[in-house]
Amino acid sequence: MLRLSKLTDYATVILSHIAKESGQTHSALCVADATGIALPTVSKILKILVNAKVLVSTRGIKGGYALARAPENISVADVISALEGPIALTECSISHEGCEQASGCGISANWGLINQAIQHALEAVTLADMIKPVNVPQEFMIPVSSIYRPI
Amino acid sequence: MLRLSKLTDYATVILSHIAKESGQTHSALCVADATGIALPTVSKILKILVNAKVLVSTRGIKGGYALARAPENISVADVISALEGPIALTECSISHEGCEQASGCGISANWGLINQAIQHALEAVTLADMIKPVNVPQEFMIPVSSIYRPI
DNA sequence: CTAAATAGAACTAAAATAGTCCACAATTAC
DNA sequence: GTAATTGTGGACTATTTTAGTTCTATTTAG
Repeated sequence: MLRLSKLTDYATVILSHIAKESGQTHSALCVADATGIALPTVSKILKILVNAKVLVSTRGIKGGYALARAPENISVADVISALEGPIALTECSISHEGCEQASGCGISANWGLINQAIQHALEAVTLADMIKPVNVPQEFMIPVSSIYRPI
Repeated sequence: MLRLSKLTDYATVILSHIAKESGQTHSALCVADATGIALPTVSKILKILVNAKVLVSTRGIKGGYALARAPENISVADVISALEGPIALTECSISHEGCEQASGCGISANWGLINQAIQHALEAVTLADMIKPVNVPQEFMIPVSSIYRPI
């Protein structure tokens, strides 16, 4: 399947938990308890999310983690790219080196466009959406034509 | 990155090559030569694509592989799901067993919707599009609202 | 100073992926 | 009918990626 790593999956669960009480700071231990994910794993993910500026942390005895901005401003794309790097389906969308297929590499440009379509889809969904019960803006349209033009 | 396996990447290259001369049958060897991908790998991918009914094969001395239908009717989604199984970003979109996160799994329904949006995006692009130089129908719109409703 | 918390890096183990190989089946040419 | 060519299916191995753990520093409240 078009797979997201388990860590990314956990990250969305963790962020959802934090987003539900956006004001507070949450310690790694407290998040681990609430989500049922093992503490070292939670800790690792939280660190990554801080580096990606999705979370902010405070050290010290009353420290913990909190969202870096409002849930409406954190997209699923932000979370995915924090954990998995740039959103691109194929290697050659990122770097072209060594891609010397004898024929047929007008393809890469097309992949680029597909990637952009998907990226826009993922940017359109925010943490705020994720914590809402399923229920959606009527006009959640992705105008692919606007991005589907030569790079 | 939101990654597609290398085999899937190869598959699009291989299919593009075959699509460029849709009438003929192509032997595995001939495809390997044309694409620069190692023969055993090409062979493996071709077999998978036959099982997925994207290609048809004929055996014997004049045998080889050909598209099962017109390039316009083979979508990128077909190719991806042939090689990677159902298009879903997270485990729990496919099966729910064992997903007992203490809190916060109203998330899975939302993932389901995101998956569908992406699937539709990938279904909208065909092999025929891939072999064209970048150049696109003006109204390649994905009306996500039509699918973004409770399952 | 001490306790509780994050930061960062290194390491190990497990799982998925890529790639190869082989014995078999089908078809065609001669 | 036999041999040559091509696909079929499965098993296997090596490599790479991912997941998960552990350890040592650093920060800060009390």
